[in-house]
Amino acid sequence: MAKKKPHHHGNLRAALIDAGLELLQAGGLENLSMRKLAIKAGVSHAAPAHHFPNKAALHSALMTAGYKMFTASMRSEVDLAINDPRERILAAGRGYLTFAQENKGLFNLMFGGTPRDQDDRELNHASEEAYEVLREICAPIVKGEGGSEANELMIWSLINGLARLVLHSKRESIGAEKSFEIWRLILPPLKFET
Amino acid sequence: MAKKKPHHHGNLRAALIDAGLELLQAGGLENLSMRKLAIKAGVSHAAPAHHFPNKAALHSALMTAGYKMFTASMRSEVDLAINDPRERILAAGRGYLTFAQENKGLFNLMFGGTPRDQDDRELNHASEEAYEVLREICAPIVKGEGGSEANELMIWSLINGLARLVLHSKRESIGAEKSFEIWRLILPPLKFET
DNA sequence: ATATAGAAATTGACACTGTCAAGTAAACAT
DNA sequence: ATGTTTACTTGACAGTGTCAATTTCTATAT
Repeated sequence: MAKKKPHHHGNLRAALIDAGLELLQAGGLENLSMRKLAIKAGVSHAAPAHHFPNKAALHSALMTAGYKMFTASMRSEVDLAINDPRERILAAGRGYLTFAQENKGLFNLMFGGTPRDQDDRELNHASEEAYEVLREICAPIVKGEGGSEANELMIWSLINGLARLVLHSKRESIGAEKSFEIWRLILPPLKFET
Repeated sequence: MAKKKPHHHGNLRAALIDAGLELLQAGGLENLSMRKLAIKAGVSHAAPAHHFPNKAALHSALMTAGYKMFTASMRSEVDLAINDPRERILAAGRGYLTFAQENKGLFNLMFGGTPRDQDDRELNHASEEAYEVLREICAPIVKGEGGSEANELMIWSLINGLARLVLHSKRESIGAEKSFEIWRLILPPLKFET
């Protein structure tokens, strides 16, 4: 039942997504076009339309791929951290910043205001898994007036805002290490449950 | 020496910027095009090119206009607030969120990762004025390891991240009042100089 | 194996985009 | 008034997303 060799490619859809990621990496959102995608994959200009009914669907697929990388980046840092609540939060932030800096174009697609298909199940699932990491690292924080959700929103806003700031920063002068240091400095004191 | 009546319009450049703001408001970045701009202003399709050498320059001009509105929005809220350091920070955040929610498209242009001309003096000045508001409201916060800059980056990241989150939120369900409440909840405790 | 139905990809077209080159009309300086 | 500079128009070009019609391949049924 599994698809074998559709036509030209072994698996065109996957190849198109890879090509899309490369285009984003090379020149940001502006550089991403259906037709370049097709050329890069060695197919005709209208071939992608069969796998992605429109450009928004392509965006959705790329965001989905992005969220998976994003989640993996945070998890790998968290797993490396010592078993201290604050250190785990700092580590997740490092993963966050690393992903943003190594995948600028993709990050901008994911969080830059590109309208998002709220009905894409794969995308919703992938982004939910990213949020799950956030939930885990925030779990030990003492709940205040806003409950655990306020803690999560606080951490999320902080790290997302910082990542934006770092990418946005003039002359791209802020390197990875420098950004980690800023992150450590701006993460406010937190109270953890014993 | 002042320009009088260039050709058709009294002041086409201003009219084009207004038209651009309307297009952004109506349909976001995707809806913004040089040619629609021209049509809206009642001139030929290549007329805008004389005022904005390319689309990036138009973006720059719109961002500049955006920063002015943005600064005004924060200032008006801060001026309304009672003379308490924390209240002033909360007020600035309300101004920030209000601007973001009332000018979604423009906000995305300003902070969504659109490449920015670092040499546009007007733009740099306008954004510097916005940052000045931030500096003022953060001044009373006790300086920690990172000095006043860390405080500013912290507040900036928090409010920018929250604004992103609010705009990004599914189904646009978060209203202004609700977002203010979240802002109040996630702003961490701060120590102020006496 | 052969025929046939369905999926996958191609070709060609369309309207729309940003940008450029050349021409025209208005405003200004002299 | 005359010439120059600025503001705008016209026309063209390549590139874009998308659609309809067609061809080519694959899988299944007979």
